[in-house]
Amino acid sequence: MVEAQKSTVGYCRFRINAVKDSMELLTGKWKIHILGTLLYGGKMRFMDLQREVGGIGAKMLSKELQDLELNQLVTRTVMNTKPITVEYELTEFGKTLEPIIDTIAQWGIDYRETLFGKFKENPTD
Amino acid sequence: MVEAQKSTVGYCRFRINAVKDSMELLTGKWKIHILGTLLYGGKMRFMDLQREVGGIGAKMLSKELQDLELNQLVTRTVMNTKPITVEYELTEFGKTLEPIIDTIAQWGIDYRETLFGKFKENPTD
DNA sequence: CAGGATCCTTTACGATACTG
DNA sequence: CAGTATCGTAAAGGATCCTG
Repeated sequence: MVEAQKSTVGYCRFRINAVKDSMELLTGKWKIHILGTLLYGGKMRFMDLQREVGGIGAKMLSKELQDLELNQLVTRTVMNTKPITVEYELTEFGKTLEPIIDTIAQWGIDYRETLFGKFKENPTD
Repeated sequence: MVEAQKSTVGYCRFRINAVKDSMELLTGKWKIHILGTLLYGGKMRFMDLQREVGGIGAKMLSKELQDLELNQLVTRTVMNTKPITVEYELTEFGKTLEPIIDTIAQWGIDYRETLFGKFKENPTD
């Protein structure tokens, strides 16, 4: 944010690189879905998460959650129940993603008709 | 936006599905990088795009651009030069993604130190 | 219930070479 | 320059079974 912002070219690269940095944590077919689900649905157990995200298998969900936990975006809490249940929740850091996810959701809402009209026949119900 | 928003549960699913819908167009390791590059860098030729995005191969770039063109997010214009050059540019529809990309870039900027400190050693230069 | 282990199929992605 | 063709690896994804 020093040299980089002085020229237009530098400014562009600066923001392009910022996108790159962000996406490093968010890359993967399911990351944003999972984070969005936890953002809008709140604390949730593994199976509920799997159902809400929709279409993801247990293996993938498990793997993606481990990634997200490593990156300190979600927490995993084993509950004292029988059989055991596990709760996943956004961390405070994870919640800083809210503007991103909100904007994505809003775009989906705003362009819902456009998207469906042009590109597909079977909208998400 | 009718039934879905009445209950909290419905509201959540509504936004979760909106995220899903948006991501359908944006999925893939490179889509958002490419769109961001075209947003911040403006109209650009194939090779420039490849260099600016950084790290992407010609095959992937070509394939992703075809996807984006199909989804009417970018236009492809063959120029009358020798040898031929091709310019890629965001469509008006593509430009509606600006809030999403801006938010992602801003998050990357805001949490740059956090990201580097915690998760990696070699920041994007 | 939460998920790991295994096996198998299908995409995604990458490197290199080649053409109009 | 802007790609496509070809080949090869890695990751995604599904199914089934298994365990604490």
